[in-house]
Amino acid sequence: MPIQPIARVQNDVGAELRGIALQMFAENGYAGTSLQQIADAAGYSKSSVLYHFGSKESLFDAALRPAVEQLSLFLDSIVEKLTADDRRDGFVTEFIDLLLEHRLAAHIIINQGQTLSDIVVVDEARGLIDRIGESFMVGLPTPAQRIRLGVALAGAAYVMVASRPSVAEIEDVAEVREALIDVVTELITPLSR
Amino acid sequence: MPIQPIARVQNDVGAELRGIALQMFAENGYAGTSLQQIADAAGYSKSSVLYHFGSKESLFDAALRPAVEQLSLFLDSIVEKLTADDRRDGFVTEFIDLLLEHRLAAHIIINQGQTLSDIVVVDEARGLIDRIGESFMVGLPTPAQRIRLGVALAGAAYVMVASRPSVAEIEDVAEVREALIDVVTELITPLSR
DNA sequence: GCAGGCGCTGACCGATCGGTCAGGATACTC
DNA sequence: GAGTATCCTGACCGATCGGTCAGCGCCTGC
Repeated sequence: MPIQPIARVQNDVGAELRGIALQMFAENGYAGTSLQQIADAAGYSKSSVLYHFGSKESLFDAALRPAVEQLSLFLDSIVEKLTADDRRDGFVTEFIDLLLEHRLAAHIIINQGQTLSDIVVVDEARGLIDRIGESFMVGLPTPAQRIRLGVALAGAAYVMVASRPSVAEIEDVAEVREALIDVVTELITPLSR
Repeated sequence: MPIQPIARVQNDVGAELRGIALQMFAENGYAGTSLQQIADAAGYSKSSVLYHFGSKESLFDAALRPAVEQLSLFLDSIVEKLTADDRRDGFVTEFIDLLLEHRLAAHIIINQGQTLSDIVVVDEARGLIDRIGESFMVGLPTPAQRIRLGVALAGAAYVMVASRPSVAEIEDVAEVREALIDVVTELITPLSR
């Protein structure tokens, strides 16, 4: 067995707790999920959970962090490409794939976002989402156009998220993915300058 | 002053509590809103709230009941008209107006629905929504078509609901209303038989 | 005057919340 | 073997949760 330099098991437990917590937060909400429930589901004691993550909010932050990180990268790529190119085709695919990859995190931020506005990671995520919206909104002066964009993005996000999070897999991910890309592209395309 | 036959003040207090509770449930979530907070906001004691509504869930039920009632009527009108007429134009307007009238209730059901699936009134509402979806879905065999419908309805609902519920009024309700009707109609029309 | 119902309240209940703390168990270093 | 750091735990804390209950003041009917 190869050498494990430092902190092997710790990362495993941390990742395990993050995953379980993410799923339970998505299913029952942040306020509706207690540390005791998370600990029971993971097979640890509540104290042990608080040993790895100093507080409930810290665990919540750690669970959502990867999604927010990637959302930030997505925002950067948008800004970069929108200045060099006036077409928006590629962004739709990236957006849908981002949602697909972080379904649970998206579910939490979308459904509990404004309830948890005092939590740091949620505020960050909502700020990023706002900036993404603004990036797309550039050149869309009329409310009608903005609402069209809103329906496209929010509709796609909500459709993906609406299925109960306990049902892990959508019937046919590839099919859903393509259908979403199609309809969102159709809604967004006429908005190009 | 005209005669008030029975229970005048009681209805006022009940309606007042329902309204305050509806707003607070929408803002902070069901689990995130305590009876004490509702009582404080209404200027009563927690005991008094529990006097009018026997339990927290009972108050929640009473707050959401009117919206669910009207949603049920909407479902009936859909079924009735869809069998007599093959056009879907009028339903979009009715749907948007229903959302506009019960914004807070829609916000709660949409954002906290699957979290509160064990509460009666929420289950009722979600059942109605499912049946409305099925009514529209008739004749839409492919997942692509269903997703298109889902994006339209969910997108419209979420856009209307996405603004923080504390911000009571949208900038221009009429404008938003027309824009939503337009885009939803556009998405739904090609789905007609 | 008085009996009784109604609206409302504070005191109180057990349960659960997030979080602290001292210490047990294991394993690695010297 | 002694010392030490890591992982984990049960006991415990104050606060808050939803809910119960006896009793308050007040109005009404008799």
